[in-house]
Amino acid sequence: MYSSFVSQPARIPRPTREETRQRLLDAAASVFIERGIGASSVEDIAEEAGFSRGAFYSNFADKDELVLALLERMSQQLIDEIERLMIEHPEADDYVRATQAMLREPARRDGLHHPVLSTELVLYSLRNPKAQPLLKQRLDRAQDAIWRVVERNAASMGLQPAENRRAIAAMINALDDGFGLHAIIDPTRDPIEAFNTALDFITEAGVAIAAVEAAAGKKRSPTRTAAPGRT
Amino acid sequence: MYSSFVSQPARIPRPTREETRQRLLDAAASVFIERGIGASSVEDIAEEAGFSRGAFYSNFADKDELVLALLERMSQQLIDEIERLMIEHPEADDYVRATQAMLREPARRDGLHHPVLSTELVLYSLRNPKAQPLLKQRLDRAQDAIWRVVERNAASMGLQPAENRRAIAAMINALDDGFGLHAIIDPTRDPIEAFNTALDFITEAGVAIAAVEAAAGKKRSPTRTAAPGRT
DNA sequence: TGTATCGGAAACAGTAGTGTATCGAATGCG
DNA sequence: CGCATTCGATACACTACTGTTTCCGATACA
Repeated sequence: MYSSFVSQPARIPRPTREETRQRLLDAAASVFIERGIGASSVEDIAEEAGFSRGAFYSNFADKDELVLALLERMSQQLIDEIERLMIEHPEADDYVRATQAMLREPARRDGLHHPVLSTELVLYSLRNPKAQPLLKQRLDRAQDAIWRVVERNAASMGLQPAENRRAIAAMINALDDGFGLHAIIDPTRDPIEAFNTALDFITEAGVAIAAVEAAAGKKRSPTRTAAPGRT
Repeated sequence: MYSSFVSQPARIPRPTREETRQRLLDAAASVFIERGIGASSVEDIAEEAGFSRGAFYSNFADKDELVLALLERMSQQLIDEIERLMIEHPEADDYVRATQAMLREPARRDGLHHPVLSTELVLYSLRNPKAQPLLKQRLDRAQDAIWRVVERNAASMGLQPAENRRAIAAMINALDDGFGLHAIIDPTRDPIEAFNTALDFITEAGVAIAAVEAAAGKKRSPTRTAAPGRT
């Protein structure tokens, strides 16, 4: 009876605590999407998670801290997803396909990349300086992931100058978020189809531009994708 | 003394009222941008306009009605701007330039197209069905304006199938909003420069694609900008 | 088996915001 | 010149949410 069993290593300080936190975060995401961050009360969140307010305040200082934690979790999940793809598909083409698939996939519909939640967080971060670097980091990382795909495709697409490929990555990222936003405004729009169409256009464009340049003689035509002389 | 003067046609029932409404709307826009729609109290708005809450409730039933009025005013302003450009520049090329200038211009930074306010309204409309059609209409109109520019440019760019041009208009619109969103997240980004770069890429792409198709013989290559066979 | 500790629930007080109702002032009208 | 109407301000009642504190039940450990 002294030490009934040491089987459980006992170095699990709080097995329930983390679980509770996660459930609260899940609930928060769902409530935020439904009502907006500002309009969601702590009680709403706790109730959705099946807890009471006391549980909430025992796990987070206040709502702001929860939002921050949620943002961090989402960032981490995104990074994990990208890392996973890179490890699982070390070969160039496979990796490209996999990342493209991720880019094109509606898996993000769920928690990872829900347009409404993302947009809520953007506006939230405007007024809560602590959230700003987290969101910026998330944006940069997403764009970096896209950029790496573009880089690997660049050879086959003939995209020459490096700055262009940065710009194209930014474009793709903006398209993703832009179509997402439009789908919020008009639910009949299909952001994924629109996004895929746009990606195909960009791919075709890259090939065509390369072909034109090749035909013109590759000596003196440095692919001016940059602004030609616009005010 | 009976009718001291009929000079003022007396059919101006409330000269101050409309003025008050407009000031309240201006104040609302500014407060919404600063604090968000949900977090803005009626008192905040009235105070910013230099009035008291009584004045507010004498002009609007509640905050929702004010938001709706603001949205309508913004839609109207956007339409007016487009109409103005079309009338002022009836000639194709001028019109294209003018509209392009409008598309590329930061005039919209002000009230017309402030990214933060737009985004706030998008999320607001999610939860307030009455605002949805207004916002959708605004989106459609903006996209239509872009589409008309693309149409006029299509000849010189050699863009063939009509569906593509619709898709390209949608793309440009999404780019605009996407870059705007990214600039909110990261204020060091310049959405206008990014947008202009993207526009130039699209223009160059159109020309290149047309050239490639012309070289390949225009008989059998219907410019498959659509998805080639993606899952 | 008894005790200490920790997580979660419920109660409470403080605060803020909404919408209404009443009051004063200015303007239009007879 | 006085009356009536309307617009805007002040006051008030009501509701909702937050954050704290107190209390109870579980579990861990001796």
